[in-house]
Amino acid sequence: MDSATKILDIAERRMRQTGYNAVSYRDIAEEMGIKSASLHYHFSKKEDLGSALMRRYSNNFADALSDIVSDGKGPKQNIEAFVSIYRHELTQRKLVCLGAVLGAETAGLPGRVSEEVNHFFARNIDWLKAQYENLGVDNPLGAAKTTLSLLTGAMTISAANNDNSIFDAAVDTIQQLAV
Amino acid sequence: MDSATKILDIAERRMRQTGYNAVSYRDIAEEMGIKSASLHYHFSKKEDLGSALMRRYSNNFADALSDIVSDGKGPKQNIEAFVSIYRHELTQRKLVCLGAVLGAETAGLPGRVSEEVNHFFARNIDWLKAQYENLGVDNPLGAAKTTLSLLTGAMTISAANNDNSIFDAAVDTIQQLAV
DNA sequence: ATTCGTCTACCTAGTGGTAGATAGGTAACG
DNA sequence: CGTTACCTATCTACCACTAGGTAGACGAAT
Repeated sequence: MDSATKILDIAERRMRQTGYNAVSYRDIAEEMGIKSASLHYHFSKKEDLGSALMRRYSNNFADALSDIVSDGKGPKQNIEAFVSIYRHELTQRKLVCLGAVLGAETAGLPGRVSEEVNHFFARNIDWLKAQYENLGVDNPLGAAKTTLSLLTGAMTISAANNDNSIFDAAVDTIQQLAV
Repeated sequence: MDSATKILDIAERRMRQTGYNAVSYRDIAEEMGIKSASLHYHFSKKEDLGSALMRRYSNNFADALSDIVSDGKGPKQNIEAFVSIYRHELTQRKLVCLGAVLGAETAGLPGRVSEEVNHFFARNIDWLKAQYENLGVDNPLGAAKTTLSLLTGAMTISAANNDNSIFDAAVDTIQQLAV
């Protein structure tokens, strides 16, 4: 695997656990087995690393959502598949969504990083809105915003308190939104 | 006002904007007009400051919730008052809940700080559960977890995207939980 | 006289970031 | 083929700066 990808993988895992500012070039370099100076060859500033990371995350997510739609199983199943992505990350990998973590730090992030976070949320809401429209619910945009808020908050609290029942409760409510 | 309180006030506002690790003793001292070394007289370690801050926040919150119950207006109004606290902070002060911000960074926080965050969430869920029990809903604990998740996530996304409509959508859903 | 709150002055350990050397690989040129 | 030139990815060594934290002096208030 190429170095840039390895760097992003390590940075992603660490930032999803501790946030942007708690992760240093030296931490990442040490885990890779290279020197921190070498990281600057791939990402010359930390802001470059942060925005590349958030953009990759956002794009990967968008690809996964496209795949879900391609499966052609209908909006209700699409939303369930969306939820399953988050559930898998939380329960299997014990990782919170990168958007949720960086979103909480927004005002302390370099500009290009917070822009990517913003974009990530907007894309997710758009996709969810389309699903709720296809479902024919009363207020598709509201349902989309509610769904993303629920997942974002539930992941944060579940991870902080090491208690997945909070995530489960959130999922129950999401299922009731799709009547 | 005494210095310890001033320090906590400044630290609270800054940490609610940027998270724990982005706030330094020097930042706080500069805003107070004293030297950073003097801060150590009041909070000898940053972990002490962090845990004292989260504890104060948690206690203030608990007091506010007691006051709400004392007003004796019934569970539905109590939950609305709970939501109003968050709404006021977000729309008037443009600040996210301290628990939400620190919760996202948990794994990168000193132990005593993350314990306080954990406790904060637990207390809120307890209080909400009691309200939903009094309301006679099907699953009071689930409704409590859902409500806190919604508010936590909605504040995070609203602040990150500077769009309070996400918070509003979350509040609509909370009102539907109390049937 | 003592306590309180702040100061000066300093420390150690890190931070992101830079400059320049070095190794290996690739590819074009004569 | 051998040489020259370039490119990639890393290294060593360093920089200026910031982090949290400490020791001890000092003036003001009790």
